[in-house]
Amino acid sequence: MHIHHSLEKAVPFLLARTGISMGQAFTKQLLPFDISLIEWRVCVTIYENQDSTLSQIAYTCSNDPSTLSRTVNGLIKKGFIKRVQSKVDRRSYVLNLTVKGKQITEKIIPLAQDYESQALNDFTLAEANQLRVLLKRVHENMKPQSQTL
Amino acid sequence: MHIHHSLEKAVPFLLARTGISMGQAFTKQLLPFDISLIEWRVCVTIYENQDSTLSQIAYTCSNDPSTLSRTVNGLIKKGFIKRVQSKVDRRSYVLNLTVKGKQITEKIIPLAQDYESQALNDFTLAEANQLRVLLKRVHENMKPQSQTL
DNA sequence: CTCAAATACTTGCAATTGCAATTAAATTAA
DNA sequence: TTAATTTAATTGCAATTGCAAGTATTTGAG
Repeated sequence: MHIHHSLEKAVPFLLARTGISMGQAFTKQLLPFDISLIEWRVCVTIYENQDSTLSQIAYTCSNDPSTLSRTVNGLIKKGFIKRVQSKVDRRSYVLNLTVKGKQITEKIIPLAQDYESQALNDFTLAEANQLRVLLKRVHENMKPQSQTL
Repeated sequence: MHIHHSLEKAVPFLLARTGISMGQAFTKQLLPFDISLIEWRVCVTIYENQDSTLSQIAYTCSNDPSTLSRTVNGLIKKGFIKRVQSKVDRRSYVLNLTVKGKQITEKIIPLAQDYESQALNDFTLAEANQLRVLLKRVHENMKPQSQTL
């Protein structure tokens, strides 16, 4: 006999697979721009938070710092972002978009918005906002286990 | 100047990072069981859907078939699942848990449930269900772009 | 029936990943 | 002030990943 459990009700599972399929679909949209999904996330994070440091981005995106370190190096090589040692804390580097990086970010933002509309196709505005709030609350609840800024 | 956009409201972003942090946290809980996150997902999928084939699991979990092919091979080597060629379609193999695989799955299910409660810590039952429904709807909306069973 | 197209799965290979260890700087305690 | 601890970032390395190509089987069109 089976003990009671239902995958289709398991939030971690639902979340993971939805995240995966969204990521895969958006990755395809990014193809013509020669920018990967994680690179895009880093760019848009910096776009909205000037002078971000690596660890701040790692926290915002829930990614491993080592992964992001390599991503940032790649973006610098591509000429999308620039890195300057922080005056406040010389262990960190302050990151910002270059003109080129800002241009490409602003080019992709509308795509990302279209893409979200598509994902939330049949959602009312209230439902969409509810989803955002609930996701943020789940993420908050995860904090003690994951990184604490 | 900046064009209008807010990461903190972008559902694909919120979803991705929440999925990542949940995955990372649960991966740690799985450590003592010598089973990876994806292996766990495959086991519980088969637990709830006997005679699953690889492509069905790929669809359910939104994972790449090539990844799952390797995962399944690993689970067979570990003695958690068994594979029998389908009589209906000899390209496919019917997958089921072994006794050992069923035992470990049933051992982990309560952990997964505890873990979910923690993620939904301050949620009312209604809110939790709402989240489930909304996530499923997003996943549905992604279908045309991703795999179609 | 026959042959082209689609599907299920696997495998090679290159790229990405994440853990652990390292370096360097800042913070804290003594 | 000094020494121990914590934090920021990077790098080596092994494991995982996903795309593309390949094989086997089934489906569907003519």
